[in-house]
Amino acid sequence: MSDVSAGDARRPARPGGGRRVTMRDVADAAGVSQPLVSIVMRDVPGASPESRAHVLQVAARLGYRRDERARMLKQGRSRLVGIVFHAAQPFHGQLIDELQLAARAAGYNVSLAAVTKRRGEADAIEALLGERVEGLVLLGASLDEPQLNRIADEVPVVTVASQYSSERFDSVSMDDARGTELAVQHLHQRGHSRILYLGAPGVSGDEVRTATFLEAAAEAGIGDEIAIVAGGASEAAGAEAIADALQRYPDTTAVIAFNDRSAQGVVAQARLLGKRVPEDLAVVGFDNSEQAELPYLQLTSLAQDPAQLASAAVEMVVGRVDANAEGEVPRIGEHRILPTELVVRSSSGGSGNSVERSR
Amino acid sequence: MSDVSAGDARRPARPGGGRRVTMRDVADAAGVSQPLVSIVMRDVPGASPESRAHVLQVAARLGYRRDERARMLKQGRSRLVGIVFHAAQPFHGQLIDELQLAARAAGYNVSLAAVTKRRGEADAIEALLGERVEGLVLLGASLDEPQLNRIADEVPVVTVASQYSSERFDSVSMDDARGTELAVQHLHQRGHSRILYLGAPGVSGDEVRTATFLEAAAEAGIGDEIAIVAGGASEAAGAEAIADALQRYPDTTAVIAFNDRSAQGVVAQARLLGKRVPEDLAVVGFDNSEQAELPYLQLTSLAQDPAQLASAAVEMVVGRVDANAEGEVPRIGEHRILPTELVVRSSSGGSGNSVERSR
DNA sequence: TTGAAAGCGCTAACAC
DNA sequence: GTGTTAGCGCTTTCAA
Repeated sequence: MSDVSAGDARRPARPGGGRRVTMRDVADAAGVSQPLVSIVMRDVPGASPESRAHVLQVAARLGYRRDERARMLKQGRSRLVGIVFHAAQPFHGQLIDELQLAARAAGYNVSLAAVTKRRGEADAIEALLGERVEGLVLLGASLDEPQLNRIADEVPVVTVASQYSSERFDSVSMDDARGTELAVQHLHQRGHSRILYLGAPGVSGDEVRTATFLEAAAEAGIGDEIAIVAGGASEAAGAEAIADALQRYPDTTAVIAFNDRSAQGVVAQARLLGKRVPEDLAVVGFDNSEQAELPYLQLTSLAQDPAQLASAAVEMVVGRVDANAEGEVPRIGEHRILPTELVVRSSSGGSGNSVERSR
Repeated sequence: MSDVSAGDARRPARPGGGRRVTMRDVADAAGVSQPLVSIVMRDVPGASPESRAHVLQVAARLGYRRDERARMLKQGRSRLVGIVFHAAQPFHGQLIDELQLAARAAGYNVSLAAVTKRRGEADAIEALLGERVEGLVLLGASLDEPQLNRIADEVPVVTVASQYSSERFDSVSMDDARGTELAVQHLHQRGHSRILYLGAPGVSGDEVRTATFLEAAAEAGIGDEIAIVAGGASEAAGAEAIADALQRYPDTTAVIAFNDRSAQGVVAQARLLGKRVPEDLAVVGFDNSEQAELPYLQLTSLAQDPAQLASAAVEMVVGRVDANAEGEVPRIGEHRILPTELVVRSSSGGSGNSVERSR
């Protein structure tokens, strides 16, 4: 079919759709050349004030909006950082907020891809690569190192809050070892010796925390009073695990949970079983997320500052992107570990808020 | 084999960056024309098995990946549905999962934009429009109707879980009125008359629920025993509000909370104050989110099926997109209300799980 | 200050 | 079956 008179549409009326307005349309309507419209729209010097005003007015009247895809295509680069996050993790929401800010400050935009129950990490990454992101920030990555290495061949990668030691990509995470140490010391100082570590086997960070837990306990001289149980990284997992653990280790007086979510499960379940927190059971979590501050939780937690994680991640990934752009030799993987603080709240017996620093 | 650039052929010659491989590169390396590569990569008929195999092999060796932006540009459409979500709302995570699935089934991809503390809805929408999404699904939208109307002039819009009655865009939401009615009836049947509605002023859905709450209570003959307090849509807001409300209305025996998050705050705070749930205080929430199922909550809740919301939303937005594509006359806004179920769990005294249907 | 021409990476129409 | 040509909407030379 040859739609003959389609080109005659001087003013494309688009009641909710139809053909979009292009620079060509604006140029024609304003009686100037199309590149001049480009100059005006990009707000760069090269157009007289009169033209500028006129073009802007016409553009507004026509409802013109720049096509980012075309712009990226022509520019040869996207200035886009891809972010892979887990839709079910509220903490990732905080990270996204910070990452967007940091990226914008570095002159980049972000493109998001969510990992959900039915959409894996590899899939999300593929989608972003197809959009030609120039770098990738992976939140809570769980792919193995060889897989990530392969991706890092295409585009700079930095993982956040996961532990890797690859030479081909970077990572930022909190100081899990020091954090665990702080937690144990804190509880020990408050008289606890029957401490339980409620881990999340298979989740990144758990191995280090488990190992350090054992060391720190041994160092405190309570190595044979502690226990380790397998839980998970969710409220439900924490609740289930603690219910079980309190039967196996009924004289437990303190719990270090894998994250704030599982800690919340621990607190709720413990209370349901008639235990008071912290009098009967002291609880410490990881992340110092927003929920740690909930009035009925007041959870002592190891702070993982989202702003710091985000700015480090952006700095590293953008650094690699820029280095590539200038043809520099690829550096080796950098695995940055950020200092942790123990934020003491009432769930471990603290009164009000005090903060102890790690290093 | 006869590659000009040195280095090992197995790994792509772009150590984490550099110029990307294009179809031109593949074509040259394979000794065929570039459009033929396109035919092969799109997996459409028109190439001999031999060429196909050869091209695929060369593409793999070079690490070729199709540029989606260029493809969209050329095709004149993006087949992209934009999704605006709130990074801090776990329920949106569930919706994203379902939306991605539904969109893919309809032949569309999704592009995400997060609303965060520091990035408003309007901003997120702008970003998606710049990417040339063909339709917009807004989760928990809070812009006013005129603003949304303006956006709906550019692209079909459907809001999810917000109440609007515009003629220019669509919406899907649960049956708030019927849900509230069910909640009141449920509690009344169980002997409660001093029922509290803990609302979230300003959040969409609250008005209808408040009004229906009054009506349903009046109808049940308990109109002067109930109370309404202002809370919010978060755990903290629920906890704060209930602590306050229990002082002002100490003989309250049941609470209907604005959503599961605030209900969780209510339960936790009530327990902290020595109340048992449901014996001393029955609690009902809205959303039937994943947290409603937590073992220590077992929250009775009004189900808002994410899969149903998502498929309705996608159907509506894609319907408009297709209608536009075929130059049909714009229909008037459709505001679909999905049936609600009350899922009874132990927080309201239910034993196990039973389900009562609405309508 | 403005316009003409070229081309980013891809798909679509048509010729061979 | 394969190559040639054209052009999506934009930015970027380079001339005028």
